[in-house]
This record gives sequence, C-alpha cells and structure tokens, in this order.
Amino acid sequence: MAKQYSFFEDVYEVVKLIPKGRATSYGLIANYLGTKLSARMVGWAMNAAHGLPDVPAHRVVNREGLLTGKVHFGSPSRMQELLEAEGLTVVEDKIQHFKEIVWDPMKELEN
DNA sequence: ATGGTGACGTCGG
DNA sequence: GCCGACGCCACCA
Repeated sequence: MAKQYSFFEDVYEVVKLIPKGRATSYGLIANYLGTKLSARMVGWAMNAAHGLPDVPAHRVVNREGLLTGKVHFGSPSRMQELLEAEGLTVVEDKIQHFKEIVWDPMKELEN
C-alpha cells in the first residue's frame, strides 16, 4: 500500500528543493501545496520539518522575509547565521532584498 | 470525536 | 500608513 503522505511530507519536499542562497515564504509554499488560504499549516509543518537535517527550515520565512521562526531553532541567532552563511544579508532578523532572492516553487517548479 | 493551537496572510477601519 | 481581528486547515491532547 502506498504510504500516506501527510501535508508535512509535501512541505519537506518543497523546502528541500530550495537552492542555497535563496529563501521562500510560508505563503508561497502554501500556495504551491494548494492550502494558500492557510499558510499557517506550512509553518506548522516546518515545526516538525526543522527536526530533519535535510529540511532547511531556515530558508523559509514569512512574506516579509522576516525570520519569524528563528526562536524555534533552539537559538534565536542560529537562523540568521545560517542564512548569512549562504550569502544572504540579514538585518534585524530580516532578509534584505528578500523579493530578489525569493524562491517561488510555483515558478521554479512550474515545469 | 471535539477543542485548542499555531514558524501566516489578507481584509477592514 | 498603521493597527486589530478573522480565517484557514492539519496535528496534538
């Protein structure tokens, strides 16, 4: 029998595909998954996703590019350092030029 | 089975 | 332009 992929599984797949130096928002992922009306679920999925090494939850931020979930990394500065290590600029827990580096799964994976 | 929660997003005033 | 409230759906107790 096919494994019942939960909503989380789909989120993992998308987050794993986020290239280095790029970031995406909960809304974009939610939109890609079809639950665009409830981006909260994406954040919820991330809560479990950040426990997986293959899921770069630090590349997922809110629509403003703000590191809203930094607190869930165990260390508030952990998320920022991870992003900076990938070449992103983070100031005041906010990704600079977020719209320029945003990775939209709907556009990147449209093929 | 029901209720509450939640790393967001959008609308209204 | 800023602030407040609602909605949304899946997981946990």
